[in-house]
Amino acid sequence: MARPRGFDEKQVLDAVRDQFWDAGYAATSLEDLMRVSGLGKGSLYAAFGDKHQLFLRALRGYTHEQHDHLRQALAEAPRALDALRKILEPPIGDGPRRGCLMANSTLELGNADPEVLDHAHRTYETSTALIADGVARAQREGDLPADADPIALARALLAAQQGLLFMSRTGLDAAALTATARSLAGQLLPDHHEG
Amino acid sequence: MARPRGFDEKQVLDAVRDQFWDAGYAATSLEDLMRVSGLGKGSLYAAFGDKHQLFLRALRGYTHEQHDHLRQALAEAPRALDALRKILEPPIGDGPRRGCLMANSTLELGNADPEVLDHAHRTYETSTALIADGVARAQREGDLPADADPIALARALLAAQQGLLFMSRTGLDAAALTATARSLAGQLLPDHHEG
DNA sequence: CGAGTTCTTGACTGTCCGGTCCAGATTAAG
DNA sequence: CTTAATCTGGACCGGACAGTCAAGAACTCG
Repeated sequence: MARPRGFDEKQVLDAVRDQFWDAGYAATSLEDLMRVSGLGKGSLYAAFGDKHQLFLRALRGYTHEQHDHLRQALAEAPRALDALRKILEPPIGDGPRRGCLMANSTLELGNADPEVLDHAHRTYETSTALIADGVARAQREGDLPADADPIALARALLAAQQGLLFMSRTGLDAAALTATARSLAGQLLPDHHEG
Repeated sequence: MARPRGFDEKQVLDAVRDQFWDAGYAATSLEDLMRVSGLGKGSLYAAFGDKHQLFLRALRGYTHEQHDHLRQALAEAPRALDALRKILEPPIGDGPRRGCLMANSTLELGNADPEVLDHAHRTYETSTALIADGVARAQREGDLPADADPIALARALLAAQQGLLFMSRTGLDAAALTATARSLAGQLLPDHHEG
């Protein structure tokens, strides 16, 4: 009884997310969003609401995916410590260094946008909980000292990961980044053979 | 032979810096800058050039001050380790949590503004060198293991500091922030009594 | 006191942006 | 085929913004 949509919602959200990721929120115009999504203004507004709502949709999708990846890595790792080490792997991709969309957005908008700040807060609480579970498992598996506080260590790992991502954004060369990551991993996740 | 300036350049730059710090670059309008500086558009343009140049001036002043503080802390500390520990103190101020202006600016503009990115790169190279000096001194003073690479540890400390600042921006409560800072400091700057 | 130079103010401009809206296209149901 | 409902694209609008400019104010020097 009506014309069906001519686009795939997930594809559009992915394209939009990449645009926001590359350029930031303020520096992304509606024209940019139309270009990367292939949609007209009317369609975007009818389907997702205004720019801010569209951004939040893309951001929530991003953090959701990140958490899924983390959960999966922890579930698939033969030992939890392996998955924890991945968190501190040097963020050297092939593409441009655009950091973490959630971190970028928090720093750009956090002061003025309570929704983004709240989402950031919840996101990192969830991340902390996931990582803390991994830490606890690694402790049971004898790979981490049993006397450490899993949550404090999880937050330290998160902070270290964000710091690494940030250093990467500043253009630090790959070798230095790798050395830094190794240094952090070596001290936060020391080898600990069951004893 | 001419009318003297009716404003103090440093006061204006400080006010402008605070405005950019609170709201970010894009979210700061010329009207904001006029309000916080008390100057008219013409005066701002005549004295500092356009918005971008003014921003760079404020940013350079900020990083310069940061480095001065770091140098001073290292010079005044009876033991270098004391100054290094300060780097990882939980960033809980009395005012709003606005993080580090340099980090905020890098994440907001780094992708599109080579000048900012370059400045960030140089800034963190300088910070790394200053901290590495402190690490080397702490090693000589017997407060840190002598076999560690000062530069790698310096970068790890910087990354941890930035990570902490970021966690603070997300609204993490003071207790958790303090615990995280303690956890990071405890593992990156372990007690090491001369042996 | 007068003249010349710099500073200051705010009105003005052209551009761009987010958001609205409507007219036409496209589809399914009757 | 008609009809109704939805989708689509782009023209349009009001506002905000960065940047310009010119006229007047303020000060110093002679």
